Amino acid sequence: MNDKQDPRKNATLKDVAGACGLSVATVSRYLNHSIKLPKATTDRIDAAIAALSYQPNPHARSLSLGRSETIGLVVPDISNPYFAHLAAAVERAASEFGLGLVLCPTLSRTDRELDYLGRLSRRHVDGLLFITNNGDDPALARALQGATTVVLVDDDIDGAIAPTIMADSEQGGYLATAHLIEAGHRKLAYVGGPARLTSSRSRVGGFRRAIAESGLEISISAELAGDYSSAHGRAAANRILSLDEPPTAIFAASDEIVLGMLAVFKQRGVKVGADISVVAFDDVGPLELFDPPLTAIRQPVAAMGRRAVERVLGLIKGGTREPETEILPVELIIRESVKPPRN
Amino acid sequence: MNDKQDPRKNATLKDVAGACGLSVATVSRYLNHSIKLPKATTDRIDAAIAALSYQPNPHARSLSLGRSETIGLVVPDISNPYFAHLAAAVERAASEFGLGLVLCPTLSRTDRELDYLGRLSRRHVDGLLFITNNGDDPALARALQGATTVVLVDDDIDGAIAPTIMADSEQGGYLATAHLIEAGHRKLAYVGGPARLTSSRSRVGGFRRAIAESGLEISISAELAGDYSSAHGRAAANRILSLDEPPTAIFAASDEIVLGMLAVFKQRGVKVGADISVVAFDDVGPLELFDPPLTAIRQPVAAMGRRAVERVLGLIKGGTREPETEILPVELIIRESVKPPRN
DNA sequence: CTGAAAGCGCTTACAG
DNA sequence: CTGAAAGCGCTTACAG
Repeated sequence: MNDKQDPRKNATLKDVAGACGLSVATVSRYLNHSIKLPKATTDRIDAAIAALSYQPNPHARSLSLGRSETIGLVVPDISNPYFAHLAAAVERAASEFGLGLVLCPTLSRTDRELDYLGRLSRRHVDGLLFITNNGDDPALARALQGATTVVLVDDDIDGAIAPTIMADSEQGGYLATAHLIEAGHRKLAYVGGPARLTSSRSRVGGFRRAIAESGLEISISAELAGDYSSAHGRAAANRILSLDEPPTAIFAASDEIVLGMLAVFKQRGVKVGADISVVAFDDVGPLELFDPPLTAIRQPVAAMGRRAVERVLGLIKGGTREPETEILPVELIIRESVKPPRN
Repeated sequence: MNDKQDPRKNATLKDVAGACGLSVATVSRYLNHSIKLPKATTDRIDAAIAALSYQPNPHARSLSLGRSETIGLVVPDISNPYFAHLAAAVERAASEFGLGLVLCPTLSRTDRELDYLGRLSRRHVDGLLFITNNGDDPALARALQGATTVVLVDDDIDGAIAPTIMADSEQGGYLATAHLIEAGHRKLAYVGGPARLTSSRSRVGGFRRAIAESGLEISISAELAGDYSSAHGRAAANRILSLDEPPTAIFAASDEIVLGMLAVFKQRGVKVGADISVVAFDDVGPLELFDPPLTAIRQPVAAMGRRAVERVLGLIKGGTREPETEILPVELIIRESVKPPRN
């Protein structure tokens, strides 16, 4: 009855083995499903584990195995709704695959991004899902050279050869703009993110393609690059309203931008829908709760999270590294912010 | 020139020691700042580290030390803006203190919450910051008994004796309601979260106290408990509008609830401010961008995150466990959703 | 002050 | 099939 077990210390594999008269090797193998044991034996082991409330020590396991069954999510800012939703999707997928998730927020600082890459090389995590707004920073591409288990999410990194999961921004821009044109608009504006980001360039690209393919006489009142923030939205709205020939419809490249524009429009008495049509991009905010409910391109957030996890898992399992870019389809969610233009 | 270093493998302490003709003990001590070495020696070590791009293996360190310098954040849902902001605040504080952060999202399922508590006892993480909506589940209080390094955040757990960091919900309810009364409202309603949560009960408590202390003849048209969601907000708004004697002002216990109410009000042509006044609670959404900009009680999210990290760090460092509850002050942010009632 | 050595708790070739 | 033993890469009492 007197096991010299200090109850304050966690039980170890050795304790369990001792308690059921087996070797640690056997118990370890049983726990790792690499052995078949008679029912009587496994019962004994299970009983010992329960009695000692044995919990394997993950650090010992990681050290021995050389991997941690944990991945990191590098993300600019978790309090941004789009990233928060993406993070939630990633976590869901990771936990389905039995992977732990370490949060690595960068505040978009390249030095912190590089730090986390170091964490990977230290084997702290087995792989990294990498979301960055600094894709044009050559330091990033350089640091990524050696890393074999990172997948880029949401945007790519110039000059880096790595598996990438992105939404179809080009198609999103196209769908949004085509929708506007279909509603009868002929004077359009684009308000978008930083021109240095692929995602952003693709959205304008789709915007222009829709216009070109329409074969109609369509004027572009403005193309305002900036960032994906509501501040940019406000500035852009003010600028657009002061144009000599303002557009009758706007495609904005993020929810946040639209929220900013909305504030200005309201303040200046411009009614979205009636006075000016708007399509947003992301569709993570409660866009249906706004006045009017906002039509938007919906990003495939859940699918992106899941695919990113699957891809990184493939890399970890040592597959050949196919640096293929996967583009996931977006969807046009029609609500009430697009109406025919006034005549 | 021929070091038998496989370049694909990470360098170890031993490699570094070998490269500079010292023992691993000395290099380890130097790295852990538990030793003073002549500059010439440290230079040699630093050079070796750089040359081999040595990175300490965190799992070996954790195993040896018995701690991981990592904490976990248990949270219902990271895509909820309030929790996303709280998580961002926690992460900021954690990284300031050199702590890693593991995300532990529960989807409010008690089984997953218990799982993560197991992670703690396995020493996977040194401590846990625990946010739950299941504070009334006795299983949680029971599981918490043994855990010495968890701090409860945002809400408490019935019957659990643990350090707790909360916002002053009672005072928030009071401030919101007093503000409504001051504006001239005499018919009020409360729309809140689950009555089983302390945070929720405190908010109604403050609501009632403000009414009682006003010494005025004030009628409570409705007190609708539910949850903190926009769905509850919609339902509540419909119910309130169909009251024989509807209130002229509402205190709602979360941003989300107000967003739901807003949708209904708009749809039914009720103007917030002019027709009905509203105060929200949380102030994490872009409340200033709504129509009208919403007055709200602001939760001290940043302070909560920081204090939670400081407290858990105190517990980890082995302080005595003082299960004291800390209540952080909230703030009334006045915008435009409260106007005097119509006569 | 410095180093050889034990120990942290696992996993898994290697022998029996 | 099973176990003794080496090894994963650190930290740190314990001796010199």
